[in-house]
Amino acid sequence: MAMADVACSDQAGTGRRRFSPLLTIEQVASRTGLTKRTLRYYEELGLLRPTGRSDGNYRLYSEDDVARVERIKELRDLLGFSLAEIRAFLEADDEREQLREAFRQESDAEARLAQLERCDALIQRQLQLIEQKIAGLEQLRASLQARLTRHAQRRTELLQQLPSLDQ
Amino acid sequence: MAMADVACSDQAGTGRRRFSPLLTIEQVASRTGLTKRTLRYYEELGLLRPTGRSDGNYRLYSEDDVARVERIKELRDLLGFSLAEIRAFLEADDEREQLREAFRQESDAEARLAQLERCDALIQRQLQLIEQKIAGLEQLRASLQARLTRHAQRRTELLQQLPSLDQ
DNA sequence: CATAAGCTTACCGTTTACGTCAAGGTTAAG
DNA sequence: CTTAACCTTGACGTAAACGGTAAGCTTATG
Repeated sequence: MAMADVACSDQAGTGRRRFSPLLTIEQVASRTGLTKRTLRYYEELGLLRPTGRSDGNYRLYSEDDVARVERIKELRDLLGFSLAEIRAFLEADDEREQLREAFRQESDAEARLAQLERCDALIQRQLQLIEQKIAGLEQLRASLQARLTRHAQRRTELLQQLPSLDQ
Repeated sequence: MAMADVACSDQAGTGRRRFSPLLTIEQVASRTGLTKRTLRYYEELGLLRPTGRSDGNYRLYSEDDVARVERIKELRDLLGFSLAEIRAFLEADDEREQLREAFRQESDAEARLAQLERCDALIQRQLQLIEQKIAGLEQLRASLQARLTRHAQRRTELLQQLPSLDQ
């Protein structure tokens, strides 16, 4: 066995984690359910950039990184996005993050408003995509549910036709 | 130019189409937006079986076939299903169709009820898949909308800080 | 009936999204 | 300090989902 704990290992249960202990690729893999290969691949595509590296050049992931991985999984599995699309989606996120940063440094109220506008525009684009998907799915669901209710109707008709149901 | 109209071409606009004119692969391709290659590929995978063939062994598609193609597109684009998953999904549809057929021929009310049960079970499985996807998407949407409302709040704060807005 | 436009099967090429070694450096434990 | 267990970067392999091309048959028109 090797590689016990990489950074400041917080005794389990103390609840305090001022700066969370960075994770190895193996740990991230087991927590996210992805393989190590996949994590490296996502990095290669620019979807993910682990927070740091160890002295020996090992990848080190923060909790934020893990959250990003989860986000990627969501986009991939829920939306069926290609990794290229996810990349674009996440880049919008990143730009929002940069805007947030600029926002905090900006003192001029008008400038801050403009930044909010830009940020909202990015969010709206993402929302549109999602709502489109939802609408399609709801339509599909409706058609299936309609079938179920038709069957329910049929069923009551048939039950009335049945002579009796003793036993 | 060649291949004008394959079957009984209905004068446009009469509205009557007792049995619709079968379509060539080219026509199906242009109507569905898929390529001919893709249509053949889907057939190869067992997703699609054109209603018939011409004397010269040309594929002939019915309107039902076109509807099936649209269904496949929906499942692929909306649900992000793999073609293998779509195949399973459609097989459930097909089994339902067979059950419908059996249902019409069955006279015993009890037997018909049992068939309805089986059919409903198939539908429920499909519904579960869809609702799972919808739930995930709605959560994603909610988080984005929350951001928008936070921004709206911020915006009103900033507007109050602005001294004036003449011009 | 010749001929161009369309269709057929068959086969090879490509992109995406990884899996799978291979060769070699790193780290914790004995 | 050796060694087993991880890690690193290549490099090659592969399944899915088509794209493209070739060789040959079909069909509507001049």
